[in-house]
Amino acid sequence: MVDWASIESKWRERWRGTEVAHADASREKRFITVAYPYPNSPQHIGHGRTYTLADVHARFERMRGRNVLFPMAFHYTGTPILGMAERIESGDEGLISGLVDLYGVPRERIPEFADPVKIARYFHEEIRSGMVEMGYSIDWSGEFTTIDPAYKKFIAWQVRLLRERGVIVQGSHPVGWCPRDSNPVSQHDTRGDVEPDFVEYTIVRLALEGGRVLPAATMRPETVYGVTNAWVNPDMEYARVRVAGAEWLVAPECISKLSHLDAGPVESTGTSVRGADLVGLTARVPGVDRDVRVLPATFVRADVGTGAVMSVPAHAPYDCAALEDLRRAGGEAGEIARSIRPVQIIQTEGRGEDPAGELVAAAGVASQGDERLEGLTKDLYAAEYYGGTMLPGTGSLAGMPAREAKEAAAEWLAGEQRGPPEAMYEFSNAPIFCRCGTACVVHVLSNQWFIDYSSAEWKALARRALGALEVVPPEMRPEFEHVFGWLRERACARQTGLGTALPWDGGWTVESLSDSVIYMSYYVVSRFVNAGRLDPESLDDAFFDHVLLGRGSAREAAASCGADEETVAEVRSEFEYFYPVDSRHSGRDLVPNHLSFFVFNHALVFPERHWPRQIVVNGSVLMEGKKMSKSMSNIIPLRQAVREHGADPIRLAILSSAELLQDADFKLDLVRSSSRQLESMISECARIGSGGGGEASPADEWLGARVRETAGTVSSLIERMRLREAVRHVMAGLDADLAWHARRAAPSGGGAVALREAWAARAALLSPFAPHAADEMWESLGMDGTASSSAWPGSSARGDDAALLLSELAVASAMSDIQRILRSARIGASRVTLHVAGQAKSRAHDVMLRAAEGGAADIGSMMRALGADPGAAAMRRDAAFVKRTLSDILSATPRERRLRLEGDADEAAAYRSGLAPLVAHELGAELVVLGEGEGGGPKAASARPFKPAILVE
RNA sequence: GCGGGAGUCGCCAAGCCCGGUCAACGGCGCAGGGUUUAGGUCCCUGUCUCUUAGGGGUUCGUGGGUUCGAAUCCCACCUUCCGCACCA
Repeated sequence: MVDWASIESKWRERWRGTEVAHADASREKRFITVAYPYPNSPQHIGHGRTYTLADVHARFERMRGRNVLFPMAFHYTGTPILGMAERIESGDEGLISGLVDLYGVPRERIPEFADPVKIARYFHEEIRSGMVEMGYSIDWSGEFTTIDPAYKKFIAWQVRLLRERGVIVQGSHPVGWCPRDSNPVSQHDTRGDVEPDFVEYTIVRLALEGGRVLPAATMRPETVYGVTNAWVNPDMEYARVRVAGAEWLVAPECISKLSHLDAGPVESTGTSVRGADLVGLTARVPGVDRDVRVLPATFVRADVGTGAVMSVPAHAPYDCAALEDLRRAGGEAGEIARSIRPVQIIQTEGRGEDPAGELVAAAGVASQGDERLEGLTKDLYAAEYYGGTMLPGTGSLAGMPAREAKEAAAEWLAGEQRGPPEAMYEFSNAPIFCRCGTACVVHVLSNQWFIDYSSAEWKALARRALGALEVVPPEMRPEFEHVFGWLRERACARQTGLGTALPWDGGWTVESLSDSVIYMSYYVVSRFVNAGRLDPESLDDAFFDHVLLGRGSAREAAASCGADEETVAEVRSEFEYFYPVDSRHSGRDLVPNHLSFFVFNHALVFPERHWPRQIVVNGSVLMEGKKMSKSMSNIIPLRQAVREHGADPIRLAILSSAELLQDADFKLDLVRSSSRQLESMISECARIGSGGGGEASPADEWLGARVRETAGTVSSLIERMRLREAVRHVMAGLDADLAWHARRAAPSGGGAVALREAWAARAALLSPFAPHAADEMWESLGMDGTASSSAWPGSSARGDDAALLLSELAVASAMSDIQRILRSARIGASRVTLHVAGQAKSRAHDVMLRAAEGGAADIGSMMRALGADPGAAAMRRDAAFVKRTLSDILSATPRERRLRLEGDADEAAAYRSGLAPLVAHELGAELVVLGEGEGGGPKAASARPFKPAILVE
């Protein structure tokens, strides 16, 4: 067993400091960043994936000679940590035992976790240690947190700049709200950790005779043209309240909801009215200007909406059923109901003129109390919302798809009704309770700050930035384009949580997805702050304007912020050197938010030459086939995994379990087998050591060529972040080559020099993926320095590489054919005779190969190509040969075809020098290599190029 | 509904972008053999089907199409996973 812990710590010591990068005009730079972590828990395998990918990228670029800046920071901004602190303070045993038992937090430290910053610091250190232990080659000199004073200055500068550019706007916005605390609630504030989710109802003010208003709340404002009557519950009391300058009749439960809409005071104006007393009144539908009657319905609920409902019997099953109930019951209301006909206003494929009526009839609904009405309503709503079109007679809505009409109708009604409240909200997952026990309501904040991502010019700019960068893998680009299309206003500040105060409105804190959009530019600054060369307190807008945007002079900026001029100039030049971001790595869950905001904000803030160059998106990680659950049950903390299995085995397991975009299934089996593979590679290198000598055999030359070829393949795979495949080439691919080389070297012995060179190259190729093991191998081989600081193995082929590789393919293929014959014929052999195809056949093969590469691969084209070549024309007569040779060519790999075109291999010579010893050694048989016409064997004529005729005796 | 991913020989899972070594990498399972006191580990062989001198047939969600040739490209459909926000 390899002792990973001691190997890893040994190499970490040796590497210390080598990852720090500074501006160096003589070298090409690469700025590689990963989304910084949120320190509210230790990192697990899933987090490890993104960071490992980025680290491989950074290590690879470094070995290729690039000056790589790969920094890290910690995102303290946000509310979850605050929520945790509050729960700790209130003694939440569930959370505490989770922290202690699953996350391994020492119990004596729990009390200090009542302070959210202490929580963040704790997990910050935890995560940082894990990153170091995983061998990530992070440059820590620019490390910061998002609540550092200097970072806050940076964010203040950023939001002021965004406001100057006109993208920060104020508006109203509904949130879950605790009336007792007068504070917004989100998931971690609620009992049972429920995320408040709500739906919007449009208020339609039905004007009763005498000036009173009966407001109906509806989720389908587009159906207002189909209203035939209004519903009230006859058994309910309706409160009289003054709202927006008129007297409204609403359910008592509605009063508090109205008062949270930020639409002025809601005052009681007298005693309540019984629903039954409203029946029969005439109400005017706003906008449509149609008079309808108020009718009684028992399905109307006091706790939903306003307590009054508009009736659209053509499109609402409840309304349809309630009218039918009235008709049957008779009386005055029944008379009115009988006179009502459904008004169809939406046409939907596959539905008739009375969609609700048809559904109700088909289901055999007996009354408005039927429970199936709920389901029917949902079905019809979904069908019409997604597939319906507004019919003529619906004013400006006519012809619109229903889903568009919904928004348009809400807007139009708001205009008709002049002034708020226009909409009200209900929790869709009610009831929701605050942790203090109070029932929550939906509250409208009218002074909410937004970043307005909806602006057309900004979108155009962002699309240009997206078009100019590389998305890896390319399949993700359409998803970005789609997101860019629907991005709208986004709340950019909250009233609680850690972070930076809005400079112009101190009650608000910049929200976490808004203070993380251009922070990569701040890494350059933070290194100067950490080094004590900049005073965090004195950093001001003039400073950031200069160093990040090049505005003004270093002298002016220095004067303004009190730093010395050279320092400011140096920050500016470091920034100019390292920006733009060459590669941004993150999980795909950040595509619709962070990564999109990252592009938008860069496009707006920075000049085009500083726009990001590449985004790399990876899928998530499953544990043994299952999704990692937030309940922490199957989450393995990364540090624990490193302690138990070693960093490199985990790195390999993460990398080789899936290609970039797919969900990686993390299996301990894979970790263990990776560990074994690395162990055997290390011990093989130890066995080879630094010694060796002797002449290089053809097999040795071949091995060198194979290593060069592999290096080229691996490079191009890493460039496309196809790391799984790259790892396979380094591990399995070279394994097979080394095994073949061992077979070939067995008869003659030797090969030690070539072997050592091949293993050294292999160690270097492995280094980005498994850096500790690679350096251990490198050292065993007696190489200078470290694999991780060595130059990436050369991949350019030497002159005769193609011929070497091709000859060896021929040898291997003939050997495998011979063995196959022996196996299937169940015979032994004392002599194997090979007949190698003659000159005319070779010529014909080349002609056909070129023709096939040119795209014409049918027999007819082959015949024509052969006819056009004097040296090969004669072979046309041998139709069987042409047919078989064509299928040989077509079934060859692209690589092999390329080698056949490029390489000038002497088949017969390859068999004599390479195959004969192998046949003698492994089969104990003599190999005779003859020309096609020699020896007159029965099979000789069937020889084809790279497919010799074989006779076993 | 929209956007994206995925459906492969018992299971997991490569290949698909760049159509032809694809009956289709690899692992698990299963069968046989070796190592071993035994078990485990480890090694070898086999694992759609018919053959038995390096071979043929039928397969890669379903149905069409393009092509000399399709798991791979195009179209339609079915199934399934993820996202559609103000949360990091």
